[in-house]
Amino acid sequence: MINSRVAVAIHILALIASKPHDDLPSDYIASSVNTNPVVIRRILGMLRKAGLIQTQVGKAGASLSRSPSDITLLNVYRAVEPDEELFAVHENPNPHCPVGKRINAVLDEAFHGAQSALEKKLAGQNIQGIMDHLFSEG
Amino acid sequence: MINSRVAVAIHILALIASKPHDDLPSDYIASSVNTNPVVIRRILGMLRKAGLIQTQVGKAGASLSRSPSDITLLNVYRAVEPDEELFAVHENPNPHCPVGKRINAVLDEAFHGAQSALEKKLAGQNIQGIMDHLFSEG
DNA sequence: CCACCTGTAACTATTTTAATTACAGGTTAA
DNA sequence: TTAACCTGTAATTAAAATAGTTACAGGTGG
Repeated sequence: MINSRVAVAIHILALIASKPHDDLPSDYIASSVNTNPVVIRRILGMLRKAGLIQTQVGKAGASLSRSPSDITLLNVYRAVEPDEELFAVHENPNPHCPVGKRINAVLDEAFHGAQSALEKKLAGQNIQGIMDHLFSEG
Repeated sequence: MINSRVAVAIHILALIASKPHDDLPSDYIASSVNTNPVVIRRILGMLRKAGLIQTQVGKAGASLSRSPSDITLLNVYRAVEPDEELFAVHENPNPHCPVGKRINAVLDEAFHGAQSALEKKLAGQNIQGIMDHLFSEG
């Protein structure tokens, strides 16, 4: 299962986008997410390093670096997920076995298409879309 | 990252399919995968419970329950991956926060499409296709 | 100056994964 | 019928990932 950092990061960005004129301290965000403020600050740090938000040392409040509709879920996913590859592959299969010799290349190709499909779907959604769903009646 | 059981399971099934007339002991498979025989037997057990293969206690050799072209990578994935949900979601976000209150429902929906796209791609590939790639020249 | 905040290191607990040892008991052939 | 070989599975270990927590140096601003 993919870690919950992606979910938390989307939650954080939706919060920031929904209160663009408030300076939300990490404690406030943490109480909405229901976790520890340090967990929030860590994820804020990853989002900052990915260029999605801006923060100021010593001062509450993060702001989005670009419009909510220009921050895709793939951007968020990549910001908080260090692995490039979604599927792990076993290391050093037996090079003297006809299957072992080539399995990794074949698996890489097989998994690549699936991963791309996933990422394409994530790229097709953005924080504005999340906001629209959050605040639509129903 | 998704665990390597999926990769190993595909490797195992490709081996079995490529030697349909041999009874491969778990030691042999393990030496191709480069791991411990018990790891192989555990995964064989999951594949058996999923109905993809048949084995016999005390006797080497697993056989596919159906044609390699009828065993999809999604079948394999589901056999060795207990989690239904691909993306973890943080538990108990604050119900008193307008964002926290609805974020999980919105995230579930957002992630669902991505997961479905991934699974569709896995469902579109099968063990025969893996074999074709393994044994094509190039 | 003081209350408040961030960034980050460090530590802990929990969970997952994989490797490994061990063994009960089935299978087969000499 | 025995010996070699095998499976299924429990139990243990080790390593890695994840998340929660404490602590604190140092920035910010009234």
